[in-house]
Amino acid sequence: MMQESGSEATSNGSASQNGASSGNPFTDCNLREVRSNGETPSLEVSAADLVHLQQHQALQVARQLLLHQQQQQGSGLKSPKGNDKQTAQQVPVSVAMMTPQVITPQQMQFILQQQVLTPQQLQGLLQQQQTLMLQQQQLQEFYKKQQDQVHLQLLQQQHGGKQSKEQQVAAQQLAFQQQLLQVQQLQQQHLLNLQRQGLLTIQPGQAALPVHQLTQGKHPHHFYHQLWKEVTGGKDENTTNNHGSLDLSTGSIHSPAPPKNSLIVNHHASTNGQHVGHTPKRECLSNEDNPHSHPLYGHGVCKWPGCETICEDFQSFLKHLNNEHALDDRSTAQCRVQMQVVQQLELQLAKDKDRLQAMMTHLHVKSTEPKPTPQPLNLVSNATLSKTASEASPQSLPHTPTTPTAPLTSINQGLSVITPTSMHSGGPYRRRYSEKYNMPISPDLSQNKEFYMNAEVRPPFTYASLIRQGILESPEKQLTLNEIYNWFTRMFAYFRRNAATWKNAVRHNLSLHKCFVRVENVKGAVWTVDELEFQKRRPQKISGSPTLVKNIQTSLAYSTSLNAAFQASMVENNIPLYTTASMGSPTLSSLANAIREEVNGAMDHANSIGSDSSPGRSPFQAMHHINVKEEPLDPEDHDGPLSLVTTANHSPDFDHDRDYEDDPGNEDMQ
DNA sequence: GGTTGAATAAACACTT
DNA sequence: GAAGTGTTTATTCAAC
Repeated sequence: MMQESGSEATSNGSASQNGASSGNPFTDCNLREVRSNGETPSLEVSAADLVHLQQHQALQVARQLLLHQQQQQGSGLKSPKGNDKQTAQQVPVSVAMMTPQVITPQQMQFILQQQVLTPQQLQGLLQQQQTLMLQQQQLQEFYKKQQDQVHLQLLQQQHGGKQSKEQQVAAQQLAFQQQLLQVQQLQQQHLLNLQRQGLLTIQPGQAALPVHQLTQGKHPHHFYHQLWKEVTGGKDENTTNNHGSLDLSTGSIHSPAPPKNSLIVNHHASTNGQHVGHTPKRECLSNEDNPHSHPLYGHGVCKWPGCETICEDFQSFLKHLNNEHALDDRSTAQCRVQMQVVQQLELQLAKDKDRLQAMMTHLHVKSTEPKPTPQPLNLVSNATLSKTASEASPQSLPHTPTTPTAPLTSINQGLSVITPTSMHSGGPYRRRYSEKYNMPISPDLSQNKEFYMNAEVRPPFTYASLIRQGILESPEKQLTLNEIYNWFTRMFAYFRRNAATWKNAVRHNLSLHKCFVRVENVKGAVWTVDELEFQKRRPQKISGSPTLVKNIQTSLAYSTSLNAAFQASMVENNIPLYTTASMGSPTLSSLANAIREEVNGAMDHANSIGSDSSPGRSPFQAMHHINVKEEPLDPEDHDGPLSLVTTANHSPDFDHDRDYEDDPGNEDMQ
């Protein structure tokens, strides 16, 4: 399941590039700087650059046509001779042939439906479409004027020979067709580029889509018009043909050059193909309580997709918004694209929700089965699982759910990140995951808190780890026994039954382990954690082999980039990530931080321990996806030496009124 | 096969 | 005396 989502998240070749470099403005800037310096981009040319190149080429053609037209207009009427005639007279060329579509509306919609395009790619396509629509309009203007000229010339040359007239018409037709061919070649080139970039997935049946099909498609302006109708609710009168960026009077074309008008420039690029740009919807949510806020304005920058114009203040932003993003075709199309983006995200969210629901349902059903099947990617060995299954006997734990627990979050799917401590199995297997791999349980608990709270699944941690976690989560880092009980029952649905058993175990662990220190209080006694003792419980040394150190460094780099990507993604997406109100905000960034801390701790330990090469278990088994060899280390040694709390003050923050259901009243204690 | 750690069960003492 | 708390021991199991 996780791999599947991972493959979906990186469904096209550019996604990984986006995931790797995007979100890092410095990287993007560096790339641009390299190109601007004239150095040959050795490896990568971004899709945006290619689209810009295409736009530039298309605009060059259009500009040439316009210049040609102007030159002709300057002399055509007075001296309609020779070469002028080739263009001065126009032939009734099919309108379809004059439709310089890069992508037909059908193709555009097809692309939009493919869900393989990032919003930036969609924007790029849209801009390309816009550019070529401008080009098309210029051609139409050109065609119209040419026909006018033809008409005038026909009037002026009524006495001309019929044969010469036909020759002129033929010559002009040839010239114009050559121009059209040039445009079509650009279109083909653009399509090829799109295919190369993975932006356009042409189905096998469409693979050999001829140009004439492209040009015979629905008129882009019609599509555009429809978009406008959709956005404006049909109020499209007097609004078409309002391409403000095209100044035919001067013959200059306002190139939609980035960054101001570019729909492509977006430093907050996507991660794994997910849209991470500032959507008005989200901004609206985040700024709705600020009177001087605007969904499209933030941090002094216009958040209109692809704009990023710096606005000094809110007033200037409003002015900019009214000027640059007025109600015109471009803005409408951009709005339409944004709608598509939102729709895709919503669709993806719905799919992921359904998937999660199916997974939960599946796991719930399987919890009643006698023998759970091992999970893919389960880090616990199959032998453990089989033991777990067989051990879930009524004698030991009558209601022990044997569900292979896989607390999942949508982000795990969306970003293809395997929650290390999520890959565990429930049930009363003897060696808990946190102990086995010496992993801190906080990331797992944080991320899967709701899961444990609602699913009657045994957390894969030792009692000692859970007790420690409960104590450390408390404000005073100390808990009474009853508060520890409450924490267990509050945090884990599993511990809302068989209270006699697990409470006894809790007490047993508190007394058994030196890491739990009992501190006398005026109100009784509280339990604290001696971190030093806790970490000394299972001294597992890390091998000082160069391979391991290298792998750990790789892991560190990975986790660092992961952290950055996660944080960027979090910031940009503002995804709640199944957060809960009562316990901070378990996020991917926290997970990444936890991973990084793990690796940092491992590195510290590796540096400090050095040459102990005893074989053993590795907490990085949990991070096997980053290719870390299994060698022993103790990643928690980087923790502070001691967190023993001796204060007698105690502020109970837990409710003591919680009833312990199925609590037999410690009948075993009698 | 021995060692170790953890879970479970139980007994017991002590305190409230 | 009941209930809760804390300690200790024993047994079983699994991983190493």
